[in-house]
Amino acid sequence: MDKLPTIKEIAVRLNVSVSTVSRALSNHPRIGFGTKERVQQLAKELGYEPNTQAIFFKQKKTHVIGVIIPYIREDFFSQAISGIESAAIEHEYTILFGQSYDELEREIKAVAAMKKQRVDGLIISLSKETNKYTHLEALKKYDIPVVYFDRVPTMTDSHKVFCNLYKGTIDLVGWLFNNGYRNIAFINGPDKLRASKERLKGYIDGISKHQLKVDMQLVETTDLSKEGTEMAMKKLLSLKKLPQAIITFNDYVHMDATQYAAKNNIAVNKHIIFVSFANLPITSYTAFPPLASIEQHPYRQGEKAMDILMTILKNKDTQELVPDTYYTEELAPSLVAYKQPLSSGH
Amino acid sequence: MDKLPTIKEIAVRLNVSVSTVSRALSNHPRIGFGTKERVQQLAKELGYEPNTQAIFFKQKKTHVIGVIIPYIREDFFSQAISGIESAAIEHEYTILFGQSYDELEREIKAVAAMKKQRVDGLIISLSKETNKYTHLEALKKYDIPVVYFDRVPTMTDSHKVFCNLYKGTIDLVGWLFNNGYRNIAFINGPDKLRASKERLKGYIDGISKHQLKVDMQLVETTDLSKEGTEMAMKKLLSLKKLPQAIITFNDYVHMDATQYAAKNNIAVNKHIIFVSFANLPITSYTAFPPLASIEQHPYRQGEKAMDILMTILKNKDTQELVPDTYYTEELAPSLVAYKQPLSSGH
DNA sequence: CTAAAATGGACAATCGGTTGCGCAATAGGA
DNA sequence: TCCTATTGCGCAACCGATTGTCCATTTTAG
Repeated sequence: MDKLPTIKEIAVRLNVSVSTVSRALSNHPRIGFGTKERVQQLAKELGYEPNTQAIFFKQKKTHVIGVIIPYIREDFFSQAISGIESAAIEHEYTILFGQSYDELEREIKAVAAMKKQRVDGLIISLSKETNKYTHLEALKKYDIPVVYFDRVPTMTDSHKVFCNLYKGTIDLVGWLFNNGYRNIAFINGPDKLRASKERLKGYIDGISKHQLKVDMQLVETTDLSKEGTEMAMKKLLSLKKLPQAIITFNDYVHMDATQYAAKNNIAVNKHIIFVSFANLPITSYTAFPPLASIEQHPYRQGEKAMDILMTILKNKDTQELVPDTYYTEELAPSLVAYKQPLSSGH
Repeated sequence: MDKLPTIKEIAVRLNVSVSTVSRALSNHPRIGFGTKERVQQLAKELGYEPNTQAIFFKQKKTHVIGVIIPYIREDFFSQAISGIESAAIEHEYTILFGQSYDELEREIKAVAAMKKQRVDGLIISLSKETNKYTHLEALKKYDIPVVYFDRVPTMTDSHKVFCNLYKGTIDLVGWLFNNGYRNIAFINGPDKLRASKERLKGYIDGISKHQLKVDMQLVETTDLSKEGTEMAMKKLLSLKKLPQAIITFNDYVHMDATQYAAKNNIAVNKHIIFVSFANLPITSYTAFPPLASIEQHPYRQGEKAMDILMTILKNKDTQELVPDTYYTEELAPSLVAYKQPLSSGH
């Protein structure tokens, strides 16, 4: 239970003042060579490490970044956290972690906790329920910058990182088209999610682009629950003309959808083929992996979000009057095809 | 960009001293009723919140707990984190998060970073490579308590939480026996993991318990990589007498093993049935879910680890001479059977 | 009516560093 | 030799709260 050595300890032993020790350790030019030597030598011997708490306290900074995500359990988010973490370590920042469990109320509480802890900044992926932003705008008052990722808000005066799913969806439709599929259905997510809106726009534009007719009967939505997805599938499977391909909102929806299809005697990926978003590594082990998937680069989104936050914080330090610029980073998604689908026989 | 109100701010406005404000806010008996009223009123108006950084700094505490795990991406660990997080929130502690990626070197670095940040305590699940504990024992010097979970060290002078896999494995063997299986193989993990040793002991004792002969040809090990598992499977499938059932080290091994088996024309869960450890929710979506699994309660392990840490920290506060007692919490695993296996026809 | 006790607050030290300012002592220039 | 730089270092304030000690009233008891 050794006491951790402090600057004072060193000062006393060397019979100099604490300020001298402080400056000697930071190589201040006004400190004589001999003194510097002795101080640094003793510091090493004692295994001195500056108390970052004390320093940050004086600097009125915590060097802690809050991160709020819906579910750590989702592979997408755990990868994002990894990205954030690695960028954070690089910048010597620390992560304060919280989950919203996709509930607005929990998100509000988490944000309040972060505020209380006086985080230097916040990175957040919004909950499914989030429809107002007062709890987040409140942070502006306290000068805590917020960077959104993936589940970003609609307002333009915010920093954000996301994957351009509009383009991704067009790619997915194009890939299906090129492989001979025409009657393409789509199970989308909740309407109010930006991600849903983008996908829908991409779907419509993608379909149109290939001179196909957009049939809204082929578009269903799910609240992302198993039941919601099954309802959507039920409707699609009851259409007079069965879809040849189904695009699902993400891999979780994909898994529920394919499981439901299989139960209802559909030859998954033969009779109807399935493609998806997210590209979870786990899907390769599933009974019915998607034949193509749009990779949304969660790790890079996390990294990027942290980079943006670091830039903002640095600008604040240098006292450059931060112009009201808002950083927006739009990552290009990439299509990953797992297997050539049967180009005929469907 | 309002300045956050401080105690001093309130003091100045009310023309009293900061100490009076401090005591008024904490309801100190020596402060007069009128003064208390005025102080608390103004504090509310200004939206005053105590600066926890400052308080913790004075208390020489950070209220931050370090958590180091191999991979956040593994469902087991992300669930554990959730458990830790919820317990942490309850106790008003904050989580500083790091991954070892199952490498000793990274683990050492992460521990050093935690030490530098002066965490109040550390919760860790050891990396696969960890064979020495000097980096962790170093924390004792600085009076930072360490609680291990799941991947716990062999030494007895440590606090730990884990699932009794010895018993779990016996249960699993018993379940197989009761369902008519006799020729039971086992793909174990790396020898040096405590978890492997326990499972092996459980396997041997479980087999013996039912008057079966232990045949070490039926026991293989994997380094947990896909390749390692495939090697193990290859050996098992080349035995003259094919096993009727295979117990795998965890669900990831299970998935690789069943995939390999399927590729080699084994009717998974018919010809050979598979049972496993971990009970990942995702397995229900896989092509070949295990027919039974030992749930290791990651969430509860995390929660429990945090509880133990809180107890230790509380004891330190109350200055009770901490007797050299080491908390060990052994959780009982539970067997989850998904489907009745075919009791004949294999 | 006076001495003692209770009441209500102010002062100042402290946690571990950082940093502006001032003061000697030495060095250099005229 | 005297005056001014320069060098080297100490003093003290500060970040935001907590807390022991002390002082000045007021109240109470004898």
